[in-house]
Amino acid sequence: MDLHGAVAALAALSQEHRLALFRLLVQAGEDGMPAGAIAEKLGVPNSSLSFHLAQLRGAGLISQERRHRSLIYRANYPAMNGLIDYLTENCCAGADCSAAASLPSQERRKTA
Amino acid sequence: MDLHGAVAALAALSQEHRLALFRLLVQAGEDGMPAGAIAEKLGVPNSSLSFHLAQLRGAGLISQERRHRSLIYRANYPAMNGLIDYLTENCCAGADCSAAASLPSQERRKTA
DNA sequence: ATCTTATTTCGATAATCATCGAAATAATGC
DNA sequence: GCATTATTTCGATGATTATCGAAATAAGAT
Repeated sequence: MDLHGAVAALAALSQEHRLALFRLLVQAGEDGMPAGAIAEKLGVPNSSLSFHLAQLRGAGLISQERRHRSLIYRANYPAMNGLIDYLTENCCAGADCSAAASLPSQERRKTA
Repeated sequence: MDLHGAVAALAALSQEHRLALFRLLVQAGEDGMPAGAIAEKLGVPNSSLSFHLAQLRGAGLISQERRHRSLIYRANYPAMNGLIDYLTENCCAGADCSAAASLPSQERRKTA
């Protein structure tokens, strides 16, 4: 994942409803959830939810599959993994943040 | 970190200049960087940079300290750690993150 | 005190975002 | 074909965000 991909993923998640939505799909696991069930669970109108689903999908964080009349949404785990990896590697000096912060400047990035 | 804190941190980082800025401060390490040097490095006017610094600071991701005439900014590693922990624990419970998600917070990073 | 340097705050503007009802689309059943 | 159900797209609206020059503030030097 590059900087632009990370920004896209962060932007998609940086909204209360969408972060809650992604968490919900993570909990739902491989089964995923149909849009209607998500809207009901989050207490958001269908049209609003559809907007948020599109945002997350645009960032590649969730996937969509039709199942009969419903559209099933699932969390895209590798995408979230990629984001966490990006943050860990680029924004945490490649190691535990707390430990890294207490090391002298020259040593920090080597100690992966 | 709770949902609101995570949203605040994600929102602060979900902007190209700010993510680049945070990365820059991570690279700078404990020394930090004065505002002017950051603005020059990122190619952003001082007033714009000041806006972004305030956003990151509001989310608790960076700290500020006066040094003579300059204001030195530093990455707040524990804050980023908290965000990564939140994402790992709440948004990575599936197959790819199963090992990490099932461990207590303090044990997780050592076992990489 | 005055001048210079570093940075922030102000104010205005353009752009993007979130919300939600109403209308449109897609899939299925009768 | 017509009705029903699930979901999305459209369109309008209010809210937030990003940008940047100009003016204001803060610290230090002479």
